[in-house]
Amino acid sequence: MEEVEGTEVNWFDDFYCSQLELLRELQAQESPRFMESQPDAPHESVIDKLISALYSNPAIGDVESAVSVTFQNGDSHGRCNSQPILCSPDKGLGRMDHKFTIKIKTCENGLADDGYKWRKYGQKSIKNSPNPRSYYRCTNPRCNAKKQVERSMEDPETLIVTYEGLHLHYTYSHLLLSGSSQYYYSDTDLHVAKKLKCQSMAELQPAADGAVLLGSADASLRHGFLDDVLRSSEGLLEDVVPLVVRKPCNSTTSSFDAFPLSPASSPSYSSLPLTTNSSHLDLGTLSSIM
DNA sequence: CGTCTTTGACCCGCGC
DNA sequence: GCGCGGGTCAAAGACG
Repeated sequence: MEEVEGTEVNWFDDFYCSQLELLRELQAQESPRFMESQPDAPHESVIDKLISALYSNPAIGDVESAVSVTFQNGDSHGRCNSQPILCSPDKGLGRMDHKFTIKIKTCENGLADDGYKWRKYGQKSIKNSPNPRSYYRCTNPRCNAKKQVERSMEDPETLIVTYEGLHLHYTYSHLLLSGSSQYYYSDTDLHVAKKLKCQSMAELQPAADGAVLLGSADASLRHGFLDDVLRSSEGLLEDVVPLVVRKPCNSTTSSFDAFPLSPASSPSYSSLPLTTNSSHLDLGTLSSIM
């Protein structure tokens, strides 16, 4: 398997920031005052259009480039936990049988999480390796996603995670934070979400570096329609690219699973950088839906 | 009591 | 055909 070298990339930071800024503008536009002044506005809201656009973006090419990137240890925001340092798709992501491997550098607590809930179904000692390989399957019964986790022989702090198959649902963090009823979840999804929801509010805290967890954003975000759209923005990309690949988590704000020791102990929640200095807006997305 | 992990057994592909 | 190694199954126990 060939290691892919690359430079530090904040591709997903840029994506989130641009979408957030765009959504703030739309929130202002969708205020009651705006609606009063625009009585002839089309029935389908701008937000609805944006949701559709977000679900169609990014393209598969963006996903492939996202998982083909080598993240360095620690980025410009000082994040250090669960840094993916290598990604090498075994096959193209456009194929349904895709499989790719990442190496995750764990920090002091040796914790990591990718936003999905996994059930361990096996463990094997591997020849010429002192570390056993653990086999996990997504807990969603409709989902055939699997992953294998083993510690690197060279560096015990590095986890080698091989993902196989696509998730056919949202992450549980997405589920927890979504009050929308427009999506269909399995009974298992709902059960897990219900079970975990109690933990979410207690665990979500502001980040030290200015990044803010979605659930602890201001009340207007938490309870407004914008919130739903923000969550929806994770969309299909989140199903394809593990959270740690897309966005290395901040060690001070997220809770992580202690896998392989305890992979399903507690879910983590996506942190969303609510910075306003995004260098660009995805005007292409906006223009294409307006 | 339901869910999850552990772990030995089993299955299957591959090389000899 | 046989042995080996990797992947999966499923029963039993742990845990909350």
